[in-house]
Amino acid sequence: MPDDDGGAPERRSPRKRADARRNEETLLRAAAAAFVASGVDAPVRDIAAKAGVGVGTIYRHFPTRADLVVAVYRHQVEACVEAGPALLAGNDSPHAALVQWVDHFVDFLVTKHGLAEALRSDDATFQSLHTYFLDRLVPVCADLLDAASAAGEVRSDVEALELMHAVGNLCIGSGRDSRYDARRVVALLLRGLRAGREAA
Amino acid sequence: MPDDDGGAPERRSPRKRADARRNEETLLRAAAAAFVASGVDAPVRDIAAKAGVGVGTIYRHFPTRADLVVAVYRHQVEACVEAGPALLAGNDSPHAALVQWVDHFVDFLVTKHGLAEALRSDDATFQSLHTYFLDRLVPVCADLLDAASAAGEVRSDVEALELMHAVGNLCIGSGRDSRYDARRVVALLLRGLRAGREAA
DNA sequence: TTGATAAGCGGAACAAAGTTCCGTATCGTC
DNA sequence: GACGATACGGAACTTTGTTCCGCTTATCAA
Repeated sequence: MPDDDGGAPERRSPRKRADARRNEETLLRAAAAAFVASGVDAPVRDIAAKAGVGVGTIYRHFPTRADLVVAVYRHQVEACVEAGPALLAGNDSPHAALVQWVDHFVDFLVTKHGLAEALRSDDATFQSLHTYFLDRLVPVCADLLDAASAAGEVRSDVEALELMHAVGNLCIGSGRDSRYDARRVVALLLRGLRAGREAA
Repeated sequence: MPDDDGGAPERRSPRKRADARRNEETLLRAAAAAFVASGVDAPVRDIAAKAGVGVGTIYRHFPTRADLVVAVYRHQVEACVEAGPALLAGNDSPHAALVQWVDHFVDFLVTKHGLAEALRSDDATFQSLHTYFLDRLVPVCADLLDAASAAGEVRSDVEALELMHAVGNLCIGSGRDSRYDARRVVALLLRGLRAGREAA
């Protein structure tokens, strides 16, 4: 997780060289652009070329592709994390808060070409991406789910992890086929989550 | 779609050479084994080696990976196609038939390492795999869905194509993480499909 | 049985992408 | 300005997919 510059210069002198910090910035911008243009699988060479650096420089700053992807999307993921408690506080119904939060997450995912796919890939390259998303988002989702469950609004036999996986999966391929809309099927899933007396 | 041998020798003589038919058989077996061992992404070289043929022979018989995958799983997909009408006939409730049919499909998908992923991949290599599955299964699903809808058992605003996409997506990653069970979330989705007077 | 010929085969060769490594250039400091 | 540490660039190597063509072999007619 690259992070070290700007702010208060820490004791000792582990501060990165100026050119390194500059390159990291440049790379982040180039990667973001490449991700929009070609998805999160954009070839390393392309990103390097766009940033005007050698491929070695990418690997030095972001050892795995997941590191780069996380760095690019960190802000938005964190925004999602913060949205959870806010929605819970701003809604009378925890279920409504959950629905809105999930919508927010889906909006984020479907607009990031290839990200949902990467999240579910079993490629080792993306393992830590997967881990990061789950580490940050599952606890938030669990809070929402617990609240809704406590209010008797949703079934209590579904775990946050499972729900997040399901929602992430449903986002795959959204945008490639206009007849498939992730938002619609996610809504269906959440509807199935509603507490119901009716058996299976 | 390789298919031409055995049975009645057709007029003219477009019958394949014996060694070619033999190789096709061998390849199919080798591929099936490789798919089980390493998923449907098993390297072409590995499959060729396992079958004791050159890579050229694979490409001659199965020009794209999708052709090979379809050939390996055709029987099971067709079984799924035939199960549709049978279930509809054998159940009083079309909704129950739909649920059983989807379960059947999910069982098939989750036991084929990497197949669900391949189905959703936007890789051009798998385009025709995607097409084959949809061509065969969507009509069956549509019949079940229509019947259930006509019986007032499910919402009428969901298309078969969308449902199949969703179910396929939900199968991704099942088996990699014991905390995620495709069957469970698919059941949730189908529950959300139930006709309901409750809004939202 | 034996050629002739078309069908089929093998695998070298090429291409695309990821990843590593090290000689060289640059930064920051004394 | 010199020097050590840091960072850079990109050639080289790896893996996997894909193509191509000279060689082999099955088939068939004579």
